[in-house]
Amino acid sequence: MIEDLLKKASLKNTKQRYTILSIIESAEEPMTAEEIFKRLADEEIKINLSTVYRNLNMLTGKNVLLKILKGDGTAAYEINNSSHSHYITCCMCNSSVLIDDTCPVKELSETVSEKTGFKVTGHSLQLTGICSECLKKQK
Amino acid sequence: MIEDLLKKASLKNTKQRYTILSIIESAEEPMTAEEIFKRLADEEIKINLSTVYRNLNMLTGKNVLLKILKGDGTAAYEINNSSHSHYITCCMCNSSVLIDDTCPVKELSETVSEKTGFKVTGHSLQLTGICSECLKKQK
DNA sequence: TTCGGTGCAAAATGTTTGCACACAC
DNA sequence: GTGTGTGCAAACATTTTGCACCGAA
Repeated sequence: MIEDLLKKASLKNTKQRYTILSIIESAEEPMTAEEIFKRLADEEIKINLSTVYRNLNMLTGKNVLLKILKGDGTAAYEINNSSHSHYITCCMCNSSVLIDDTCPVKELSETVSEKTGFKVTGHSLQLTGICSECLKKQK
Repeated sequence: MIEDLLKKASLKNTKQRYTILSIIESAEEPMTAEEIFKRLADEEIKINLSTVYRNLNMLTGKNVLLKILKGDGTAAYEINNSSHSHYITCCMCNSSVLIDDTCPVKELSETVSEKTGFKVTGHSLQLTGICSECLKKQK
């Protein structure tokens, strides 16, 4: 429940924040600020873009959301439930596809932690390539 | 040799391009456009920032460079030789430490290629954490 | 000589911030 | 009522682009 997420993060439950979270939750893929904003516009809900950004940052800081950097450097967000995923992005059309495999970084994190003395708090793994559509066009 | 890299990519060998590549090659860590630009300034070489960006894009497109997205969404670049490394960065003091392990993404790339139809051209793996020094201070 | 490369200035993009007002608790 | 959250406009950082000139092949 979204209410619980907010309570756990000790953030007030405002219309705007709730709506933003529910859009992210119902999406199958991580969403960018702009995508969320457009979706809001489609549903004729007016929430300022700054508010979207502020909430995304806030919620990421409280670990409610996970920030994912896409191939073009823009940020997308998804609910931070422990089972997260990685994506491959096409460097020609910027489309993203889910890598539906278990996260391969988990074990690496432990090794690194031992070797370097770091407490590992997060990671970013991102593949870049050319999707099958763009491969066709290239020929 | 840088000349060979350029020839293979069928790009002209200009002073600017050569210099940019040599800076990236001699750096131990991936460099951002701004960092390259500053390094140039330090050496009193004047290359326009647009030129830096244009070359980084061009060289990435030709797979001479690998584009790496940092935690803040800015892009850094390194030479795309098969034997590359990954780093863990401390989110408090920004120090970086080499993960001296074989790159764990190689096998993943093949799996992904089969499953998604993408031609995998590169990847970025970056760990974030808190270094031992900062862990001490935190207590 | 030709076409790709460069410098410059200006724009586009994505994101953050200051301030006054509004609303959840 | 208090402090957090919001809208608005403006600033900011990074990156891209149009155009005229330049220089490597």
